[in-house]
Amino acid sequence: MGRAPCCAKVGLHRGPWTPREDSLLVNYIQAHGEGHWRSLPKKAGLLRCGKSCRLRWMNYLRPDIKRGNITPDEDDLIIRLHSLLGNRWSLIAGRLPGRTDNEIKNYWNTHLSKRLLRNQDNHPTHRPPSTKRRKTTAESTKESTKKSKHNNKKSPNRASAEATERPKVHLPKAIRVTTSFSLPRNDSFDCNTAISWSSSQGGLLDREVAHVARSDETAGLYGFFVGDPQDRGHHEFFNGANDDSTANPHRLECPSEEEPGKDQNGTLENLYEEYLQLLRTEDDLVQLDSFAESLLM
DNA sequence: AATTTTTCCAACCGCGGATAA
DNA sequence: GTTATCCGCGGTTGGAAAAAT
Repeated sequence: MGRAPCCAKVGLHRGPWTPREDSLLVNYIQAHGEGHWRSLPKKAGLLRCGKSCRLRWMNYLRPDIKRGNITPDEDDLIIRLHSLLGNRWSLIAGRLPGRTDNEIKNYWNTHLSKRLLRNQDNHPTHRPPSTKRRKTTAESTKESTKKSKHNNKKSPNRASAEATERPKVHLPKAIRVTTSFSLPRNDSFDCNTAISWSSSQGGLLDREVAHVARSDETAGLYGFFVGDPQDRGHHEFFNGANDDSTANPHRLECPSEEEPGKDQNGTLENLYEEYLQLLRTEDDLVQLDSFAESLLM
């Protein structure tokens, strides 16, 4: 079954975006919101395909994008999350507010993978999940003349170095959470933006999406703590481990243990600490898998 | 100063999953 | 149940900038 191209290629602009195009896109999204990428370019007066618009918005124009260099803390977190999640850049990005999957992917490929390789020569500690989610584009388009042209253009040193340096990871099957409403992807663990998002939805959620936490130490259960901002003593847990959790959330009553959103980095640290705990009892790989899967929710 | 090589990152490509028709 | 389409993801590329020669 062939797949139609996402858009007609003829007559569309490609390559770098101009300030005017950026402005048109931003203005349109500010007025009408995100989504409907296929029809967006026409409505916004852009000669771009919807995918290009989406990418430009997600990676560059969104107002919540953090500019500047990756901080040492972020650097460390990326390494640790990568060791847990592999090349699932969107998931990693979801835990680094303001950073995009593309940015993290680029940062990994240009900085971290090389640094880790150097370190690994001394003491191989970082081992990304050693599985691969799906065949690469390179594999599926082996005969691509474009690719061979590019490889020839690049220095042989770099090409061979990348071939050996880039960690190949296999990833478990991706899980898409179908929701009746959608959270901004970068906000999945970001309390502040989740809260502002909540209010921006015109009261769709009159609760505060407070924080993500683990509710069951043994089952590796994760989800959103949701609570009334006026009632911090009582929060409800929406089970992220349930496939249908958001559309029909499994609700658990849990007392809140800390100020929601008080320390987002602390929450991330906690997640990773729990991962390390599991590693210490590494015999039970199922438990570890469960933990990793739970992060995907 | 000129040329070559390497680095970096924005943007593109193709795929798979979800879902509408 | 089948097909077409949309969306989002991860891998890859192109080219500008920086560094090295």
